Amino acid sequence: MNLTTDSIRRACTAQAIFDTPLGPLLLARTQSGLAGAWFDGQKHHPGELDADQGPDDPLLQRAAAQLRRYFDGDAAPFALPLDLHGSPFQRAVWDALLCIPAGATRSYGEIARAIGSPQAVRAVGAAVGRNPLSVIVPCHRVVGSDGALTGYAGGIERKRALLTLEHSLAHERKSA
Amino acid sequence: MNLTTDSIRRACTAQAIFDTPLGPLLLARTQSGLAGAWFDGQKHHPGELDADQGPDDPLLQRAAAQLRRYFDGDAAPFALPLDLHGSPFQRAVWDALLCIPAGATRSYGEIARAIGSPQAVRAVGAAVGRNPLSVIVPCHRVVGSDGALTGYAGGIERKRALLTLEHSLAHERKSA
DNA sequence: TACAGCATGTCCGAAAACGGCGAGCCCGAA
DNA sequence: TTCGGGCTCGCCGTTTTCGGACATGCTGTA
Repeated sequence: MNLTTDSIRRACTAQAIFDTPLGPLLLARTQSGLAGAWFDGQKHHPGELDADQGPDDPLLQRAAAQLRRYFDGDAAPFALPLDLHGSPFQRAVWDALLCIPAGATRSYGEIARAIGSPQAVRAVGAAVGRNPLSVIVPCHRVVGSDGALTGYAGGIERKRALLTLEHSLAHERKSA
Repeated sequence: MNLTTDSIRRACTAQAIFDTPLGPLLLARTQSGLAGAWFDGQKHHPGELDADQGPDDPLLQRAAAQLRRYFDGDAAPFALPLDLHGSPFQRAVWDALLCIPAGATRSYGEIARAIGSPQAVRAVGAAVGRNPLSVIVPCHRVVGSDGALTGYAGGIERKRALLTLEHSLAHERKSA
């Protein structure tokens, strides 16, 4: 078990399951904000969380609403208080991910340059893989320099599905 | 993009467009000499060149003058400093082309023998096709062993036209 | 503190594919 | 028989493609 999920599990105050077209998504919050979103069976899934509160939590409900909109085809970025647990390097990477608009992609190298560590390409890969907030922090928008999908903690198929969804959105907006 | 055109594009210092009866010809020079002459839409056309200077360049003007004379029916060989960018093999082929007088033709096999690689017939074909100096390095004077025109980067029609022009010149001189 | 493991990217060499051919062979038509 | 057309195959430099070998920074574990 890694530090991130462990730390979230300890600090987590409420949890809920949100059903997506790609399967159930486990949502978790702390006092400060949304902290986790994992697909069933995804890498680094925290397993059981022992949170006191359930789906009635207001923040989780807001998150659910925005996720619903997203999967219904709304390209607007998520607007939620996030509580990202991770090393300074990881947070730098995750912050960079938040700047990638829906419909666009970046390569691992581009992210590395963006955070000022142009050589740390593989480290970026590792950090992207540890993203605790699937979908919301768009780690699925990072691909190989040649466009290959390379990997996704929730399974390549989900990554492909998300990118297809977003691509068609961007396309619609353009042709409109 | 192949090495030749790429290298010319980088080294090119001046360019101009010369109008021929067969369409516009893009001329390019480097510090050392004339380096490129391409018909519109011809294979391996370099596209945009970023040369500082334009048609006022003295060498380009000399080239234009000699081209004008050529298309007016003067069979005299071109006398210009050339800067041929290419592999040793390609340069050997192109040098051989320069030895073919106007009104005459050679087969690909003859060129191969002339440069001492009697077997490298197809390689000669490839090299001839990469000639960067249309008209001036007379790649149009190379035909199949049976006299067929086989191919021309600027389009077979232009090849036929050039050969017809040169043939009538030689004929005039003979009958005179 | 040391070390192995990665959702990478780049470079280099080997191998294969690709031509603006031509010689040799086979086959059918005069 | 002779001639010509069409097909096959070997030829060789160049380009493209592919695969393996590195360099590389951060993190989790021992």
